[in-house]
Amino acid sequence: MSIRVTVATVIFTIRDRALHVLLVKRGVPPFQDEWAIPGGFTKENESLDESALRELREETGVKDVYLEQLYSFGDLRRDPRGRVVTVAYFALISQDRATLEPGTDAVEAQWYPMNDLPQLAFDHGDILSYALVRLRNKLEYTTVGFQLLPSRFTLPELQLVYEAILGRNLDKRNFRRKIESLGILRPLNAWSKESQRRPARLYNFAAAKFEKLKDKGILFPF
Amino acid sequence: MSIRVTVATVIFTIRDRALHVLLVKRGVPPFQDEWAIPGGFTKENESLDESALRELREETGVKDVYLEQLYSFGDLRRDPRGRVVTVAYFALISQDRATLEPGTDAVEAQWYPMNDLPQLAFDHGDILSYALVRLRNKLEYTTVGFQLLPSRFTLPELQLVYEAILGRNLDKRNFRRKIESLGILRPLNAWSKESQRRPARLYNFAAAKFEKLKDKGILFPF
DNA sequence: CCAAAAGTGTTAGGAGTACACCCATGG
DNA sequence: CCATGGGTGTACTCCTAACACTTTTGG
Repeated sequence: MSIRVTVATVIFTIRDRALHVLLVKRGVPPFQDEWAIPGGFTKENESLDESALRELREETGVKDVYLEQLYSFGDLRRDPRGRVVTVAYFALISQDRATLEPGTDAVEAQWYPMNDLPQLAFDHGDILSYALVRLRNKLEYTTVGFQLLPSRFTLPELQLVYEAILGRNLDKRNFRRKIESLGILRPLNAWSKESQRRPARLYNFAAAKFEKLKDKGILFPF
Repeated sequence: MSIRVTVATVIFTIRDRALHVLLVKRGVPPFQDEWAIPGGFTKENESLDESALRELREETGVKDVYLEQLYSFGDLRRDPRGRVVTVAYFALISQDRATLEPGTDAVEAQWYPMNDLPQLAFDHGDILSYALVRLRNKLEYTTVGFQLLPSRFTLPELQLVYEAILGRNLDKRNFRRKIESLGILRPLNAWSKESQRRPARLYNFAAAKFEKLKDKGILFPF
């Protein structure tokens, strides 16, 4: 009656103006040397969430992420070794926290752009597709987008996040008006010098303000 | 490394103008004689979805339902017998298909109104709360509401489903205009005689038409 | 002074919401 | 003819979407 249970975490970040996902190269069969979503077997004394975070840390060195359960995959033939149930998670991290640490199991962890993915092991292609759908949906009615940015960011950067995930361009004026109308950004007396042109104002995400808006429904109707 | 995996299915219906959920009385410890969400251990040779359907049939006689995976619960102390992961589902059925069959394990299955629930075993109260949130959300951007009605239904009946789930009254004129604008109903040359007053027109849910609208986002912004 | 990105306002159309009366039926 | 629930139209507001020019900076 017992079943082997694994977790797998689809972790996204924005790099080079594009959505990327973190993959690991498998060192053992089955699917040896193929790319897979980081994860592994759940231990006796840890919850599913804890497993997901531990595996992510061990295999890629990544920690301090936004984590959310995605879906559980339990078809009979998804693992050639036999019956395995995988609880999939999706996670978001900002570029500045997304560095892979050497000295972990992360010898073969690598960020891949979503539009140039390798063949994936198991049914991980399905899991990844599902994670992308979920991310796009959540972007429209939550503030998960901010998880992909450092604590201080500019409005053009925020817009880039939305455009990279949704895969289409947004009107700059409408985007700014919408975000500002939510009242969840605190403007700082600081300007980014990242672009070599006119500096853009920096903002904070004022999460506390947002809590009051939560149950009003859709927040980002792009 | 193996873990006991159960499924549990929160199944809703509309009865007496109110949202009801199907519960079963436990016959064995732990939580003997307390009420629980129907479910049980997954078998080796069935997928998670299949387990959910089988347990529902065995314990309550209910079949032919709309079924959707909800969330997996994996905290360490949620079952006094030890580590158990539960994959929760939520299901919808119309009143006319929702009769409990005798001769099954359903000796102690019973529909409870959501506003008058008994104490629940395990963390099933949490699971039920989560299912209700999900149902309310899905009602707004999908057509799951139709799953709670027989194949032929009137607009007042449909409105009742929405009101029972959302817990508030909706404007009759706006509701009808909205539903009709979606073009997913086929009016029939038949009228319901359920009410003892003026008969209401019967409609079909024209699912095919709906497929084209799916990716346009929110459909039921009540 | 030129190129490039930041930043700003207005308008038209569609959707949501609020609201009141007539119609068909059974008793 | 009356009580009950079925059925319809209109006006206002707000949100969305489309659209172009000015400002700031580095080179």
